[in-house]
Amino acid sequence: MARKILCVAEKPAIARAVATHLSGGSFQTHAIRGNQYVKNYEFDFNFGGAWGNCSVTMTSVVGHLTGLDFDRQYRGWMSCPPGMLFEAPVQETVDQDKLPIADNIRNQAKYAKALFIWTDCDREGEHIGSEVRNQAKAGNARIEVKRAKFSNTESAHVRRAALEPVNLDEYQANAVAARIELDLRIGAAFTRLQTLQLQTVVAALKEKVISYGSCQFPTLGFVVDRYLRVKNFKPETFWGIKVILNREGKKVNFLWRRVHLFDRAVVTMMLERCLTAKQAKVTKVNQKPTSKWRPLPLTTVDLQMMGSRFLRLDSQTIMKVAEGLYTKGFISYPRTETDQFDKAIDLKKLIEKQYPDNAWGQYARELIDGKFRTPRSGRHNDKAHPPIHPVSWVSPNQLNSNEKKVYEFVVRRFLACCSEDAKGKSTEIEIQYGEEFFHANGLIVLERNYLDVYVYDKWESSQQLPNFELGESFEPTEANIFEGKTTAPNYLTEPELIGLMDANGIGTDATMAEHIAKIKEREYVATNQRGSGRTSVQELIPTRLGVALVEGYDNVVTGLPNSVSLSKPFLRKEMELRMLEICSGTKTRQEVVQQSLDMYREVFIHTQRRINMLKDACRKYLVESATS
DNA sequence: GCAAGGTC
Repeated sequence: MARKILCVAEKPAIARAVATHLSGGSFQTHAIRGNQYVKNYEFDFNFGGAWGNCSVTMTSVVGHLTGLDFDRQYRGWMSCPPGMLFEAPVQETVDQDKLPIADNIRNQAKYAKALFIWTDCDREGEHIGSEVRNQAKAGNARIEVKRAKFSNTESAHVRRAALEPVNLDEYQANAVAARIELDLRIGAAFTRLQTLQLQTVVAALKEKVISYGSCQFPTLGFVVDRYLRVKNFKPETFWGIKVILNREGKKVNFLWRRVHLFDRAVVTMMLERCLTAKQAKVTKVNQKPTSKWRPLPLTTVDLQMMGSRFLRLDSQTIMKVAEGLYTKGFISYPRTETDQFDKAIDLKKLIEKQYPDNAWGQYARELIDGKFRTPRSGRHNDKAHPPIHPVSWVSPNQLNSNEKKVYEFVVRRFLACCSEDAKGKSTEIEIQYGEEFFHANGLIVLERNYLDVYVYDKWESSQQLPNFELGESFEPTEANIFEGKTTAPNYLTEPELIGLMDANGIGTDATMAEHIAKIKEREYVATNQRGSGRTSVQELIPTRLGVALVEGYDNVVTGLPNSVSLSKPFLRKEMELRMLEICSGTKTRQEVVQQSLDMYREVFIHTQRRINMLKDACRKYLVESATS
């Protein structure tokens, strides 16, 4: 009898895709008892080498199988002082709703010679792989464990992954295990401490859960930080000089090199010197070709930021829609940090698939007929997934309106990546007038190239400048002082917040939108619509509670050496660096857990000792609110 | 009643 190999993917959609490719399309599908999504697919496949022809059962989990929690006696909020949660025993158990899936793996493993793990090729995937392995080993202690390494579900790529399995990366799995333990202990300890302490302070907080999380709090911190900058903003008046020349029927505006100054008397004096000089002299005539670069290949963070801005969908909606487009096989995996295309990927074939489209099919054809350019490469590569791109064409009438928007964006972005930069000619004229320098700039767009398909970028020709000779002198038509006021920054928008989270390593591409939703749910922040119509944006404003928490924690650590406020992203960043050390083998999981716990425990002790600062902040913002 | 991370 042929040997049996059990294959387990991270999600049902991948199990099905891999089964389709390995079997050539003919396989048997079996439902499993207790879960409507997971299926077992059976077929034969020749793995080559020592394995040869095997009968395969391909199945999946649905994300993580297990969860970590405290031992039962520590789960009640009054069962122990919150600080004990830094040491309380924890246990990993299969989630209640995942029991049938775990059963399925144990049962299937009994008859299998080997287990091939087909989880996503990222850190979490490696940990999910270890969870799968544990179940398989529990069903069959002698089962051999291999891992298929693949980063997309293109047929040839999948088949090669099956023929060249590697081993599970224990380091990466351990890094995730450390992350899970730290998030649980730290999150639960601080959440219980602050909830129990603050609930009694003001009536508004009674019954409320005031959660702390290593990602939620820095996210809140960014919102409050911007809010305070807006609130504390004091407008200042400034003055500048503008010079105008009418020539060849055109009005040229020269801008001051110094832009503006905050002292009116000084500006007046400088203008007088200009006027005294009478003649301005052309000191630079610069004409040079310029270009506007086509965009980089699309990452998740970019999709969320651009999407919020141009498609008017919030980041959670965009991800949900993109997820659906991926599951239906229209676009590639939407969670990726990679902004460079692998050389092996056949971009032209993907472009050809867009020929049937009414809006951009013609553009796709022109690319293939000679305008194709190899995409630029960004600096990120998660080594797991390619940039987001369309994998097949879908007729717009098969999509709902949100799907249409997101799909169109992904396609246009992809075609733009494979296009030539936009080309233009820029002109810069510099003049010296008295002792001051001024300049005027002109732009002529010569070739739009990628701009024709990427309608989200704007690059327009400006008014053409008249001719100037280097060294020539002229008397300006007008020169005078203008006055202005500095304006306050705006409240944070969602795309800006995602950008900050990304830059500071807060959350993953898959969870950033959830953290934002969480701090809204906790009523730490609220949204407000700024402007109306097409130009409106959602802005994030902290509630009184949100401001109180950040101010309270900032006060807790002021004056203490080496302690960083929980509202800042630094602690989380450090945790991330330590996870990387586990991945590279320079630190063990235990070392990292202990070190990180020590760091957070220190902040915890300060917080307990100075809990009044937190309480005072809540009183200050929340009691006043009752009367105002 | 707590976290963040997978996925449905």
